[in-house]
Amino acid sequence: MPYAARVPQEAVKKRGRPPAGIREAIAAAALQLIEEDGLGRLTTKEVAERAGASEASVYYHFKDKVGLVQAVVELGLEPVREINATEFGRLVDRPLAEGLDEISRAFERFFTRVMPVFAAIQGDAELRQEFGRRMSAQNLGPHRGVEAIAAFLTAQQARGRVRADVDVEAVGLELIGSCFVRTFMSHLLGKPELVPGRERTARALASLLEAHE
Amino acid sequence: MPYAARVPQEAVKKRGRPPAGIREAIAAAALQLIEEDGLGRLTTKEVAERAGASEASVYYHFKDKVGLVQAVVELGLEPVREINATEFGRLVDRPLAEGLDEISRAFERFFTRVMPVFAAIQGDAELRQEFGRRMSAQNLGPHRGVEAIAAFLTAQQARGRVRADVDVEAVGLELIGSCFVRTFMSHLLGKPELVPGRERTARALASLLEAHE
DNA sequence: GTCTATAACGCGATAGAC
DNA sequence: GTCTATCGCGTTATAGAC
Repeated sequence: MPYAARVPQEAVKKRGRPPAGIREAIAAAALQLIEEDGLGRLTTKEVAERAGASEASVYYHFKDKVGLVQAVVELGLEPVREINATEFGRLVDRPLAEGLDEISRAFERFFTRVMPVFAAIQGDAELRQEFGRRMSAQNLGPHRGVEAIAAFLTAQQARGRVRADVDVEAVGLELIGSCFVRTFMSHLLGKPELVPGRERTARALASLLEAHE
Repeated sequence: MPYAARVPQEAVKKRGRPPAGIREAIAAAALQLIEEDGLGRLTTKEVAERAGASEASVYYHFKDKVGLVQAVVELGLEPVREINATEFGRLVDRPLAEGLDEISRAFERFFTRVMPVFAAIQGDAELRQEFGRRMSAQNLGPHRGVEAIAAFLTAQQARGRVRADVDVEAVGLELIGSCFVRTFMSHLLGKPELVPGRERTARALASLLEAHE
């Protein structure tokens, strides 16, 4: 159960519950419930219950249900900023296949966390539009991942470990895509093994990219 | 507006509407609405209205709302069988980059059609489980696409147009993944241009795969 | 098989005390 | 800022005529 921050967990002294942190507890509870049951089943009532708060508090902190879901989306999207901050630079001295494997691992982790939120968004047209606007405004999206991988590959090219004529963005897109599909299969079918694994894919790609002879 | 079979469209003689075909009209209307507004906004009332039928008919043909959605999912999944039936064999004599581009085009089309249904499924945990079971039982999933591409590449290897040491499944996964991400970006952000296009990706991949020197 | 009418329910949202 | 209590409404689902 990913980053489902401390929900209720026996309150402390004072008035029943830590006065601060309720907002966070509510958002976390909502995220949990979306992951478990899907956005379609989400009710403010159940959110409040799991957060150990009242329904009215939900509406106090988040204007309405849409506001709540948007906040949750924001929360679930934190890993995006993480991965954008991550530098793959530290990997440039490792063998190419290992570097690609590490990068893939990061993206798989990312997609695993973010998948339920994406799914939730897709389930509501209005939410999807709003979400798309925000992503655009902040210049977030898969293309950032593509850029990160491209930068890594360019560095490798400079060291003569990757053929100079490789289209690094295109390869970045392909690598990210393979991670996406693998995560998707795990999430939906629970059978990632039907598709080439992360390490194998990294090796295959490395051998295509390496300067030969 | 994809395969949104004839919804109402001025009925014919007889009793207001063709007595048969109402079931289909209802399912088609539901699919349309899911594509437009998301599962979260789907109401039986609106379905009935768009199908030109009464709400009671919805419940007559499909036991309840879940039954309706399941039927719609089934309907939206037809393209899966299509693409599994598709042979890429006819492409083996075209230049490699062109072949890969054609294949990519097919997958993009496919993902575009199927994306809303996936989204709907993800929005409801119960539905997701049921769906996963059916996919498994029928051996459907992205791995079938991977296999199809792998078969194409193997044929190209036999003709000496693709390096013999290439891991064709891994490459298949990467190509499918790139299509998936591109479709996803179009659908969510409406900005596919932020990421390498289909043709460019196909060219890049082809140049990696081709027997060099 | 299809309709109209309506029942029953649960949901999002608010009022007002504390 | 959080609670309890409640309202209004839209939704799913059904009854019963045709």
